[in-house]
Amino acid sequence: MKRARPYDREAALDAAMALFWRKGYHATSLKDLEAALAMKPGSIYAAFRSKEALFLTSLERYFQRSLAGLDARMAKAETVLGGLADHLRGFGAPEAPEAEYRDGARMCMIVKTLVETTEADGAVAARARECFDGMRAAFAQWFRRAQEAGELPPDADPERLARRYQTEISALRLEAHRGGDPAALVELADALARDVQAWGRPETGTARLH
Amino acid sequence: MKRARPYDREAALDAAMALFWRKGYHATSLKDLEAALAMKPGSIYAAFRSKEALFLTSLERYFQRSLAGLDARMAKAETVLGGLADHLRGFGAPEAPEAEYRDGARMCMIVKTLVETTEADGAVAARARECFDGMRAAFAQWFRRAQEAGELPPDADPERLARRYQTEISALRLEAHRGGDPAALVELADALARDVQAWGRPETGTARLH
DNA sequence: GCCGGATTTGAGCAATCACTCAATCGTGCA
DNA sequence: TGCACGATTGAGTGATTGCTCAAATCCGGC
Repeated sequence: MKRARPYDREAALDAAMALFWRKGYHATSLKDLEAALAMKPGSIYAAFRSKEALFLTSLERYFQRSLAGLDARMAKAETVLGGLADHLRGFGAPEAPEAEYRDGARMCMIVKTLVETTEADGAVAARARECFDGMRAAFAQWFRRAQEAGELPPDADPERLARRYQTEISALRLEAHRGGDPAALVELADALARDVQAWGRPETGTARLH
Repeated sequence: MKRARPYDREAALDAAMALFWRKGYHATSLKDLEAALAMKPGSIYAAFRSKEALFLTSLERYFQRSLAGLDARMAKAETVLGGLADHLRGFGAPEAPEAEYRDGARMCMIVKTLVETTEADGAVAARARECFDGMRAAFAQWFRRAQEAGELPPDADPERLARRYQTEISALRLEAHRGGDPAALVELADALARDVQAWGRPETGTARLH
């Protein structure tokens, strides 16, 4: 029988994800990881194969949690569009309710990776793009449901709305990352959220996308 | 009399800026710089003091060129709001007219630095924030002029509009960085640009910010 | 020509990088 | 209790990092 692992794999992955999220792929060294995971280099390599593999696993974890977070938010929404607006607003909130991860963590880890990565980083860059597209696909799905529910005009294009929605979220999270006045951030989030909801009322808005 | 410098400082700085812009601060090594600048380590350090100082100089150069680019665009605009909308649209265009810098260069270098940097990077992170704020201030100035010219309602808040405008540009350039369908990018840029111009006609739009 | 001082050179510095492996440790089964 | 075997260790690998400096090189003035 296999001996139970003396280290907590889930906790280690959480720590790795938080560290990579905060510092980015290139700026995170093995020494940083040793400290954060409380593991010696040999253990890290036995458990996760390589720094790149550990990063990919961490990114995957982040991606899955992002999808799950969206689903959770949508589950308790009264309307699809309202849920998406609220989800967006959440990124402008002064501090995440579970402030599990500190300051560097307001920017989206996927976008951060997408931005700090070139083709030279191979698998990491490729996976970041895939996750980015995956998030967009999830958004598109919800916009499609909004349309089916009659919350969007029949001629609206869910794919285009999803692209724009992802764009706005990225921008808002960049603003959150920058810091500055929390009240101004809430205002910005609110303005963007109201725009999203306005997509459902095209006859009254100039900002519609179709 | 001082002997003329055998190397071209301007050309070297252009090369450094292009390289840092494409690869980012952490991922760019001295060896990369030696190749790009066609200079030996000693010369680089004699001319630019350190990798960090060279990066800061490059970032400064990028910042000044961004400001100059904005001014150039605004100079040939008929209306202030129209000029700002066109400036935004420019980032969605299939390829920059002067494709001086290759693929990695669609994302804003300032934002890239802001995102890949932590407090641990000291001066670099601080300067990136200052440049980011500097760009915002330039936008705010133009929105103030738009208001003075009667293109914006008297109760509009130029600072808030500038924040939002910067937000939209960053997001658009992220989308451009991601790649994908150029036509969709043009569409997105156009949608964002139309929104900017709609800020001047608040009575017809739901997207107004005041 | 040839000299003098600024400029450029590139081998090489200590530190750090991602990573390995022989030795040790700790647990489950006898 | 003691054995066996997989998990864990941490000193150490070669490569690469940002950077230095004594020596070679260059050019304007004599």
